[in-house]
Parts: sequence; C-alpha cells; structure tokens
Amino acid sequence: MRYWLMKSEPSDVSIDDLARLPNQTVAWYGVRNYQARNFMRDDMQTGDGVLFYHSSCKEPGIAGLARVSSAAYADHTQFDPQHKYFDPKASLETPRWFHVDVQLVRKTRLLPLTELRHHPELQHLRILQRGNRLSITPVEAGEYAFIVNLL
DNA sequence: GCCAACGTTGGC
DNA sequence: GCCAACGTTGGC
Repeated sequence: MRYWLMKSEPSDVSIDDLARLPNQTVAWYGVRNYQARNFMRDDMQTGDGVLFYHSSCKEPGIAGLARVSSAAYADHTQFDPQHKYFDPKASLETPRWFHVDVQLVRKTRLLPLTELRHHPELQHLRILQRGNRLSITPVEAGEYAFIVNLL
C-alpha cells in the first residue's frame, strides 16, 4: 500500500465534479509526462491512498481523499486524432500513455498549500520542493497520516 | 500575466 | 550525445 498526491485543475475536474461522477470515479487520462506515467503504470496498486490536490486555481491545496481504483490501462485519448491529447507516435499495438482510475473516498476541507508549508513534518513533501511540477508524486506513509490528521 | 524551473525537441 | 530553443507548469 502506497500513497500519492495527484494534481487536478478544478476547472477540469474538481473534487465536487468527482463526487458527481458515476461511482465517484474518474479515469486519470491526459498525463503526458513519463515520470508521472511510470508511477501510474509501474508503481500504483488498487487501494493506494490518494491526496486529491487542486492546482492552477485561486486556492491551491488538498481538497479530498481518494483511492486508486484500477490497475493501469492504455489512455484512449492518445489514439484519437481529434483529441487534444492525441499522440501520433502512439499506436494501439504500442501504446505510450497509461493511467489508472481514481475513486473519491471523501471530500475534506480545503487544506491550502500555504498551510502545508507551515508544517516542518512536511518539509520533504515533493510538491513543496522548489521547482516541482510533477502532477503525480509519491507521499510517505507518515506524511500521509500527518496530512489526514489535519483535514 | 509574470517568470522560474524543468521537460522535450531537433539540428549538428 | 550535446545543448540551445522552445513549450509547459503552476504559484504568485
């Protein structure tokens, strides 16, 4: 069992959007970064804990708890020439991009990025490191427990 | 909208 | 395989 922080732009999929989706589940398609893909394809397992993070918005921060709810599978948008996530170098035989499904556990209070920065216990959290841009990052079990306690 | 940081691309 | 140019991310 591992833990992850996954960024989503609320203008794309917010925690409230997730709550309204069938099975409160979203397919995490559209990731086009190899490190983030590898986390999903190689390291994630069904049941892993997810901190659902709102990014690129007025109040960036953790908005809820979720779980990985599928194994990784090919991102269908890479095959669709009409889609903005189309990848001409991918094919059905050799897909390049994979993703998992993520299911809501519960919406929480918004725990702002600024508050995360105040806790020395979280000083090693990947998204707090300077220059971090990765949309999916691993979270230590201790960090995850500490954060859940703040929610 | 600015800009630092980082990833990707492509010429050589 | 180097590296300059370019594109993207995302907080502020």
